[in-house]
Amino acid sequence: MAHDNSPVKPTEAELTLLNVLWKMGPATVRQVHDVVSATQKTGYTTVLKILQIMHEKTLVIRDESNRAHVYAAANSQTHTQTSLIRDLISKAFGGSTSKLVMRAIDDSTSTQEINDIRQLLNSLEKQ
Amino acid sequence: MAHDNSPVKPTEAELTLLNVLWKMGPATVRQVHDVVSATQKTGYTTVLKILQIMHEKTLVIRDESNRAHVYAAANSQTHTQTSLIRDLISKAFGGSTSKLVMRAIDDSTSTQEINDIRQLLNSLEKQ
DNA sequence: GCCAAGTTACGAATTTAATCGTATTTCATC
DNA sequence: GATGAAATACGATTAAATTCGTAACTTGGC
Repeated sequence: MAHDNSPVKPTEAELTLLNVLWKMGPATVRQVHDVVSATQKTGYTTVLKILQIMHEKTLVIRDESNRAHVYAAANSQTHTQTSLIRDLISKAFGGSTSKLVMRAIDDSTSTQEINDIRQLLNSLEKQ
Repeated sequence: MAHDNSPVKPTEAELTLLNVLWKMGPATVRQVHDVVSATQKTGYTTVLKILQIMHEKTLVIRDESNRAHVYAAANSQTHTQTSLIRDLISKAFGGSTSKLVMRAIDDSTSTQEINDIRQLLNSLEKQ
């Protein structure tokens, strides 16, 4: 429910790396690259460079006490997700959260997802 | 519930113009520019150029039968919204719609929005 | 202390988005 | 059919994102 101003919106490549960091926790460039390169062919120095840029933008923090710097996401996944949703809501849904939720639900096809959402709503109702 | 492949993702500037076209219906460059420039300072030829690019990408269609071409969104607002949500879900929510919905609800602050969502869910339950 | 392997730093190239100035075209009106 | 206002077309510029090659640096093991 809190309302931070989320300062920076990560780019697509940056978001890919953030996803790795959220999953693995603090990691070196090599560790991040190993994970990323399993899916896409991306050079080591590309990952390095993007992490350096993210550091300048303070999207990540880094520990330089060892030779191989250790990077970690500066903001929580939840915080970033919220920021991205807000951005989308304002730009494509006229600022209406309920319209976005409606569209998301309309589009969900998996019964598992539908059940998850139903439970979510049930727990919301019990308040 | 349908599952199209939404081919092209509009950029931010493009989405701004699409929002105008969805609201006004088919419109000339001048009409679009008048609306846009009320909010932001954007040159006429900038709007023209972006609409031309969107035409190449087939994000808009245009009627050239009059001197001033008339542009219209090629895809419905709903279709585009769905496409954008899917994109966000896959890139920032690990493919989970329910996680996105949860995050959106968690973040909604307006009681009006919350009531709208509640009603949405109620109508979903009655099936 | 030297060296090779591994790491960071740096800089350049490429692509895409966004912007707008200028040139060209169109057409209603005279 | 000339002309000027308004439209489109075109090209150039700027900025950001992405990529990666190469140089420089660090350090554990010899």
